[in-house]
Amino acid sequence: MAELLQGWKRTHYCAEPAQESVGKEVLLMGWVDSWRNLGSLIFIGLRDRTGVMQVVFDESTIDKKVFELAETLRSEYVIAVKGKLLERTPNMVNENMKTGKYELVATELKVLNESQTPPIYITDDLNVQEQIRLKYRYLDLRRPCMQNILMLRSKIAQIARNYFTNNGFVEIETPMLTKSTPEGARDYLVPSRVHQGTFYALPQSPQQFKQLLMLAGYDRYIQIARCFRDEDLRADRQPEFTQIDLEMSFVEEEDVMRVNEGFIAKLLKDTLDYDVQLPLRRITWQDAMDRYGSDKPDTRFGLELVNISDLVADCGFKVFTGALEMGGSVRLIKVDGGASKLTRKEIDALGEFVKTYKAKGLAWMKLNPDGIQSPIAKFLTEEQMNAIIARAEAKEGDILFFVADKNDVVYASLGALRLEIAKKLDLIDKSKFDLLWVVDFPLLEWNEDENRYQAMHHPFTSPKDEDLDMLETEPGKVRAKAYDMVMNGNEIGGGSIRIHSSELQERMFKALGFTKESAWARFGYLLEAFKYGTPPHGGLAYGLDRLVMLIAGTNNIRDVIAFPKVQNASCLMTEAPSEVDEKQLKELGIKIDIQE
RNA sequence: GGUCCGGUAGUUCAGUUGGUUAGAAUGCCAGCCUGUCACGCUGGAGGUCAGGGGUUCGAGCCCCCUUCGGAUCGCCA
Repeated sequence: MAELLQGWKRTHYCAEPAQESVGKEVLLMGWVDSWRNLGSLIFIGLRDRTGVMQVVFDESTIDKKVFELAETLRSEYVIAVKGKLLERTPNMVNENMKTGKYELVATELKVLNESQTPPIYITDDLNVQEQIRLKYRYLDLRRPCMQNILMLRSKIAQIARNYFTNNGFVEIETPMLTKSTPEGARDYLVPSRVHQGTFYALPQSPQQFKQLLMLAGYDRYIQIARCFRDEDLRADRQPEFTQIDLEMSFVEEEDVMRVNEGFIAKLLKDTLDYDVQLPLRRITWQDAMDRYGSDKPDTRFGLELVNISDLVADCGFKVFTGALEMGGSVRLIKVDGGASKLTRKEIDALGEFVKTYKAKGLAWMKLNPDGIQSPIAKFLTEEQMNAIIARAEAKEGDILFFVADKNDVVYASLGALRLEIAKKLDLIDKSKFDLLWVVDFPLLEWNEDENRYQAMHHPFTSPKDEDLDMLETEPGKVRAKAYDMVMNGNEIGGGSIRIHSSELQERMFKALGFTKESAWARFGYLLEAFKYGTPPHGGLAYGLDRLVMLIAGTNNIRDVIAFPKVQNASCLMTEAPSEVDEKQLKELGIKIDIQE
């Protein structure tokens, strides 16, 4: 039965006692990690978040009742043990344990609580379906590796707070219950009881509030902010996630980037003792797309895209010329020595792989010692082939992969293919942290479905000064004062300089197809506010979860969140979301009408 | 919304061409054991083969539907 503490005080964490405690009385509390009953000698591994200490109950020296109680101990019982810390004799030392030189010889024991046999083992080398781990998340979180990740996450948040507040940033909380935003992701809605039929939205980000804080004169703001987006999940995407969100006044792009380079360097130094070379490299969005087929390129390896559109404009291959006729392009990537490394079967599999990204196929060309082997060779003149090989800087033994299509398909499929091949051929140096800025994003992108431009970043992003004139005439060519920080092919943070003039903001809304009335209906408070002296400002937000993932070295976002959701956005432990009482619905004026 | 993968003791898995009473390891329970640390030895309990339907003399295995979980495309200003 559960015993009470009755004045017992813990003197140390389990893995804390060391040389200076030898011979002294120590009182530890924790969970029974392991138990080995040898008859008249019982060993207990006692665990807390610091580690495990071996506790010994020796029948020959201990009170009989204490020993009998020790015999009842089982996995995950919560106990308090009083005893004397001893240094083990050399032949008894366990080299595999942090505390393997010591053990606690127990004199007294309290069973603070018993435990049912746990459904999963509390151990790092666990091989259990994630679905079971998530159902019993509180047990899963007892595992040392999970505890280390959550403690790392805490440390990262701490470093962020310290760094930014030391640089003059003020931490301010913004509302969780706020206004639905029309652009962007689907909102999570919260019904209002007081105003039946109306809804709050949970914030997709504190974007508008932090801009208003600049207007309010706080000059530098930071918040570790929870954000919500009701979109489908991925391995690196949860509906509820955390941003390190910041904003600065009286700044330009350079100022924001400089402060944030300092942060990321400090973060990697303090967590992994990794030295980041500053300033970070920069690449324009257009270059990133042309060279890597991605706006978040992993530049730890080559396999860059090469545009050969001009070389094949007159060739006899309809797939190539057809792509060019619809305004697309033909591009390739070259795999050094790939002709022998990749089998025909693997090449076919890569062909299937690119179809995921809407590519119609994957043409290839092997530069074998006995000549060129390629299904498309018959469509190309020798001159054209030589020009392609020269452009690609290919040599004997290499293989070239071609995709011809609309540009976005070419970028997406070759960008993904490059990562796939790098993974397959193990070309990525995992000891490196590859950091860079992607800058000069397009301000707008064309939305096929809605037949209008939409903001690539968000509608408050400022156009580049030199592109302002094109906002009405050639909106698709306008670049933004936007920047993303990319680490190892992951967007870890993104931001921009914002529009601070209400005239420009109105031009922007017009470019996005809002009427003056619809813009005011949705953002009226913001447009109104901008009339009262808005300083030039800009900022950035990091995805904390992804940062922790990368620093912890996991590729599953659920591993860095204490209580995550699964793919259908439900929680296996609490079984949320769930139905609510009729009474609750009535109070809110809500009727359920589920469409089949 | 689409595509692909998976669900068999508490857990991880095996299960032959569709054929008797569904196995192993580990965990759990009991007994023995004074130096274990993956303790050891002996014995025991433990199964809605995810659920439903179909084919068949016979289904864990074949077919269909449902459900749960994962990866991914769309989506994610």
